[in-house]
Order: sequence, then structure tokens, then C-alpha cells
Amino acid sequence: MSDTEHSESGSRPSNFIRNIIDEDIRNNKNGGRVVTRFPPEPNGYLHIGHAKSILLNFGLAEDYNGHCNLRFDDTNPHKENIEFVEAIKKDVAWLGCDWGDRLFFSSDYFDALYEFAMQLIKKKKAYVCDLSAEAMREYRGTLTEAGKDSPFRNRTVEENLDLFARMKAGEFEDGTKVLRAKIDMASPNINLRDPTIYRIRRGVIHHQTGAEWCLYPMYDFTHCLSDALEGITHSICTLEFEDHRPLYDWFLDTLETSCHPQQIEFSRLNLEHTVTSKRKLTELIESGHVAGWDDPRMPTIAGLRRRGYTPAALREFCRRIGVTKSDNVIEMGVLEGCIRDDLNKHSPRRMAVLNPLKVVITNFPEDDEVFEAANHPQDETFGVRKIPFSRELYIDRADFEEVPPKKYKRLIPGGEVRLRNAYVIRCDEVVKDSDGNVVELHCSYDADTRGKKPEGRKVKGVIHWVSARHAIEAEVRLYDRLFNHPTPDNSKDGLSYLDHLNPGSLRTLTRCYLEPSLGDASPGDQFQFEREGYFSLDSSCQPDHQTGERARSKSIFNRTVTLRDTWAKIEKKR
RNA sequence: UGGGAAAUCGUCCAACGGUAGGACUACGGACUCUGACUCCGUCAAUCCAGGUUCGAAUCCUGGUUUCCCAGCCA
Repeated sequence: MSDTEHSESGSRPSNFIRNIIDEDIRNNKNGGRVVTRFPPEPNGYLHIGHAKSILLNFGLAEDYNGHCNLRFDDTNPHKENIEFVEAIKKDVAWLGCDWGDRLFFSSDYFDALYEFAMQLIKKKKAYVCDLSAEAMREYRGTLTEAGKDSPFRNRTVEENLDLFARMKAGEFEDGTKVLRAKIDMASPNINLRDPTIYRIRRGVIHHQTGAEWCLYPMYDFTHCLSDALEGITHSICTLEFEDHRPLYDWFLDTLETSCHPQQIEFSRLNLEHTVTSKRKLTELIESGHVAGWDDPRMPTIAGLRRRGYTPAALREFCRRIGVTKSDNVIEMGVLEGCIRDDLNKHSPRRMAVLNPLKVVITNFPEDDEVFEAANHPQDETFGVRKIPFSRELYIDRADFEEVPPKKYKRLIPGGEVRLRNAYVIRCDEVVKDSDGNVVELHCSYDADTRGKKPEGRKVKGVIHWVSARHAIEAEVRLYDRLFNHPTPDNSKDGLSYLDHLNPGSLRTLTRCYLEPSLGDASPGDQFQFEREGYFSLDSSCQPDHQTGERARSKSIFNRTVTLRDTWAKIEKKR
């Protein structure tokens, strides 16, 4: 396979991190090894921004014949729980990343970290501080003014050791004491103004260590040391940690560790019309704006999966957006393009009528007919399926216009249209109710147009349909962007991101008609509903335990993405 | 106003002192039993001002704009 031509799996565009690693390998730094890690905090589900990081870290490990560790950064038991741990593992694996036996927790290192902390105390580089949180904030100074030393800064090593041991023993209440690194209260980098490295949290049950600890290390202290303990070579994180790097390096330079990983920062993903912040995603759920972490409108991996996105599409997406240090906002069209490309190639075609309008073929006999239709127009390996045709059909309301706009090529009074995979029909009569609404169409078919072009005229339009008597009734959920504003959490209009919520982000259609073959679908199965888009059977549609069959009334299809629609574009411009 | 970063087509990413290139989008066309797919074509950018150089997106100087940082969160 000549790979560089293939956009999907082949070409690996270089990026600045790969350049750094290439350089490191040339210099035989780390003995040429590459070990990365993905360090999620289990305080929520993973979102598409994490996918960028996961694919970067695991991709690097794969390409450079190294390793990537999955390490849960679980130092804050207040916010974390085991449900999130399991959800994260599921999502990482679903993306196709394999951590093998390299599953770790920062909490695995709590003992070692405690030893490191004592080492720091003994080197006079850490002290127990009794300042309250508010007092500490005052002592910290501001962005433009230096802070001042804590009155507890010069406690003796012995006193600090004793106090720290008693903190561990649970003698002190939450908030009364912390352990701080002793660096420089006048540093222009606020992170270096004697940062807290241990705080007391009594009585919380940690999902990994239970009640063993009542003091927990902070991120800055934990992360660099965990990296070192695992022999990480390249510790890749997002830009907001850039000015934590001096701290990262300070701990590793001050303490005796067997290696000193290099922290490299890249810019996080921003996607138009959504938010990617765990705090905000949590808020969306708790306030009931969405149904949960896996709501198909959520930018979470679980939401995207339920929506019908594939790992391949997300991988391609991350390949297309690249990795740099510059701030970026990716258009939703990029993500949609990726899933369309994947599903176009890999999903079988079906017909489904979302907004039904009844059509009676007046000159068609009472007996049914059965057609065979290709499951994929460009790929014969998808095979064929049978589709019943009968006297009464449904077509989509949008495929009929009494007063057609210019260039409209679907059904109009007196006009002809091709029924996909079937006959050409002519609309002879429009039946309306007393309010003037179109309720039914009476049409006639040309028996000589099955599998061939009609004689002496050309029919441009092709529309989809289902046989009324054979159709499966289903619910179809149409999703749209969750937010109307492209950057809802940074809209510069004084409004909150919640103010930009799109009230039409979910439209539920309850009386849709599907061709019968769709009755066999399983949750997660994906189809192209021709001329409509890509749809996936919702995960809630589990088969009945008794019969093993899914009740037909229970079909719920999620629209993953629409087809590209140049006609809609023309109409919009009108 | 302290510190740390970033600025290249509408968007994202390349170009590593030597022809500013690709992808997405947009626009135009071909094809079509999906207004899809595919194919062909077009438009479109180096933040600004100086300097170095035969030659600057790239190096230097000075500006401008944007982002991040004052958790006992990560």
C-alpha cells in the first residue's frame, strides 16, 4: 500500500513535538527511548479535547516504538470517583489505544511522594504553614506585587518533620495546615511563591486508597514526580501549564530522581459551537440542559460514540487539526467532514422517510412487488437487500412542492420523479384537508421504468420512499449544534455560555417510517438514510430479553450528521 | 501595570535563509437512479515598522494584538 497518498492512515505530518523527539533521538537523549503518558483526572468523562491528547501521546509511543502509560491523576478525592475511572478506560480503549499493563494511578505513589516530601523538608526546601487559605492569598501578593514570607517559613527541619508526621496521622483539621515548597515569595512567576504541595483531607474515602490517607499531594508536586517514577521521557500537556514548567523542573532538580522528563506544552483544542471544559460539561448535565455525559449532543467521547461517530473519524480529525502552540478554534465542519468521509465509505444505504406524506399509486395492482437494491453504490461487497413496493407509499414532505422554487427537481403537480430503486411516477392529484394542507398524493407509475430510463423524456429528480404497509415506525432524533454562538464561553457579549444554548439542538421526530430491513439493526449500527444523512441505532434499543427481538416500536435512530446538502445551501441564499 | 506564550488564505496546518504549499470551507463546472460520493477548476494569507542579506514567513530591533497565570483544582 502506498501510504503517503492516503489521507486517512498514512501521512503523518510533522509537528513541533515530533521535531523535538527526532532531535532527542539524534542526540541519543534518554537512550533513544520514548515514553509518554496520558494523565486524566477521573472527575468527569473525556471529551474531544482529550482525544487530541490521547491520540498524540499514544500515537507518539506507537510511531517511536515506545510506550504510553495511562495514569489516573487521582490526588483530589473530593471530585473523583470510580465511575469516571471506568468510563475513561472505556473511552481510551474505544479510541483504539492500548495501554497494555501500563495502567497507573498517582495514588500508587502516595508513599513515595510522602518520602519525597520529607526529603524536601530535610533539604530545608519545604515547611509546614499554618496560614489560612485567605491569609495565604494575602501573603501571595498580586501579579504585579511581590508576596511576603509566611511567618512559619523558617520552622526547623525537626519541627517540620514532626508537624508533617502529625498531619499524616490525622491530628489536624482540614485547612489548618499545609506543606509548602520553600522557593521564592518574590518570584514574578506566582507558581513559585511557595506553592502548597500537601493539604489535609480527613474523612474522605479515596476510590483507590480508601481511608488510608488524610493528606493528599497537589498536582504540581505529584505530576513531575509520577512522571519521573514512571520513566516518562516526554511529558506532554496543554499550554496553561507552561508557567508551571519552572516548578516541574524545580522539584525534579531539588529532589533525587532517576530521570528528568521534559515537559512540552501544546495548545488545547477549541471546537466551534461547543464547550470543552469539564466544569461546564458537568454544569450542562446538572442543570438538565442535556441528558448526561453520553448525550449525543455532548462533545464527550461517550456522546460522540452514541451520536454515531467512529474512532477512525476522530483519529482522522486529530490528524487534520494538527498540533501546535498557537490558539485555535476548529470549525465544526472539519469534524463533520471526517465522519462523513468514514461513514460514506463504511455504512450501508437504506431508505427512511422522516416527514411522511402518503402517496397512492392509483394504477398499481393490489399485489406487492419486491425490489433488490444495492447496499452501497460504490462498493459491491456490501451486497443487496430486498425492499417491498406496494400501492401505498410514504415519501418525504420536502420532496413535494405545489409551487416549486426554481431548479426544484423533485415531485410537483403533473410532474414526474424517480422513486429510488423503483419506478418513475407522475403526480396526478393533490389531496388536501379542509384547511388546505396537503394530506395525500395520487400518482401513477410508468411500469416500463424499473431499472431503465423512461422513453423519450428525462426525469431528473430521484426521491426515496417506503411502502406504507411494510414500513417500520420509528423515532428519529435530529441533532444540531449545542450552542448558537461559535465560541459560547468566550462570546465577548457579556453573556454566559448558557445564554447561547441552541433551543433546537434536539428535534425528536416520532412518526418516521423505515424500510423493513432496518428492523434487524442492533444498537450502534450505522446507516446512510439516503438523501438524509447518517444515522445510528441508539444504545437504548437493546433487544428484548425474552424474545431476543427488539420491539419494533422501540426503534430510535440518532442522526450522526446530515449529508452535504447543496440544495439547502441554494435555498438558504434565496 | 509583573511573568509566561502565540501571531501564515475564512478555518486548521506546512514551508527550519532560496518558487509561500496542503487540508477543510467557499465559488464555478463535469458526472449521477442519493441535489450524496467522485472528478476538474477558481478565489484566498506571511500582524505592523525598521534593519541584516544577493535573497527574509524564517535572523535582529522596536511596536501591535490575542491567550494563560494571583485554588489548600488539575
